[in-house]
Amino acid sequence: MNIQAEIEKIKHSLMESGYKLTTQREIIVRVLLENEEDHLSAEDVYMLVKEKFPEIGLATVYRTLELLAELQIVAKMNFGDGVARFDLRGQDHEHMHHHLICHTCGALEEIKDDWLLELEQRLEAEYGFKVIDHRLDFIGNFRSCPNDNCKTHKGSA
Amino acid sequence: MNIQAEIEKIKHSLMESGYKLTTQREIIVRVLLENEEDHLSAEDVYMLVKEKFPEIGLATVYRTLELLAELQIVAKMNFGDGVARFDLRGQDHEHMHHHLICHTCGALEEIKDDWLLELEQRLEAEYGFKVIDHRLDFIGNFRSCPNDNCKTHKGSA
DNA sequence: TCTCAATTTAGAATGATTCTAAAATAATGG
DNA sequence: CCATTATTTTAGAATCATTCTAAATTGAGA
Repeated sequence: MNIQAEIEKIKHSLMESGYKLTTQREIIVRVLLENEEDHLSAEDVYMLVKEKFPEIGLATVYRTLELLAELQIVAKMNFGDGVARFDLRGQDHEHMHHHLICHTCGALEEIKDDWLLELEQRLEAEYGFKVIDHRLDFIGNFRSCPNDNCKTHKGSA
Repeated sequence: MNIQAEIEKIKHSLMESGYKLTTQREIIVRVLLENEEDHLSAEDVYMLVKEKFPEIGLATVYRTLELLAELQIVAKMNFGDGVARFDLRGQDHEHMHHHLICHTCGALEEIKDDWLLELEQRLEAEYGFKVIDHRLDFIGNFRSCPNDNCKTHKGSA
């Protein structure tokens, strides 16, 4: 599915809830679509948007990301480094990724399976809890960390 | 296992890594032990410690919690409300709790099972990733939310 | 065009966390 | 016991992400 079509869909979601797709919002969404693989912080988004639209204010980026998170168009997440990160939730990977975080250097790898459907059913049955979203992160060490600068194996070599 | 014995054990962990159990650190650890069930923020810990030892500084609380997290005596976690929270990791519930977070009001419930052992074995085999810790939070709605002020069901009644 | 509501802007304010420099404390060696 | 040195703590300043504020801008409809 191409970017234009995605933007159209997001526009509809916004309209449905009584919001407009302003120029600023559209550019922010476009940046998110063009960087679907990353986990951008608000600051990251701000920088990328500024390249296309230098007049944008940081507050607008924050407000827009917050709005998109509320409408569940993006997922807001936290990896413990004090910065919120945002991810588009296309139907492809909606509700479907977990993270491996390197304990030494913080490198992040994403896993595209959803391993939790069964657990979520159990939660609903046993705990009366209806899951909207989840967050599953593993902290540990890669046998070979994707970050070249990671010192995990330097000391013990 | 009683508090005194736990403190003794933590003292040994500190010593092993070349740190001392100072008065301040001991009181912080004691507060954590006495509130094992909660997820205290640094500010919470600070308040509780101040009751017993009013001279303590906030920076010391932060530094000590950071240190304890590094030594894996406490787990540092994030529920997306902008505050880091800290939990003692006694062997009873080490590596073994997940969270249910109310989407409406943020109320938190803890689940004491560990549902992920199997997945962690799979990660090591398939991804070459050795898990040290994990974080599993579900965001959603309780059929009946433990927080009386939660408005989940107010609107739709 | 005029009006109203929604949105954006710059910059100030907030709140959590970290840093800094000086003081206190503890451990070591003479 | 005293001097030396390393560790830790303290108060308060600094930083960084995020949110708020008040004024300006925009756009849709009358």
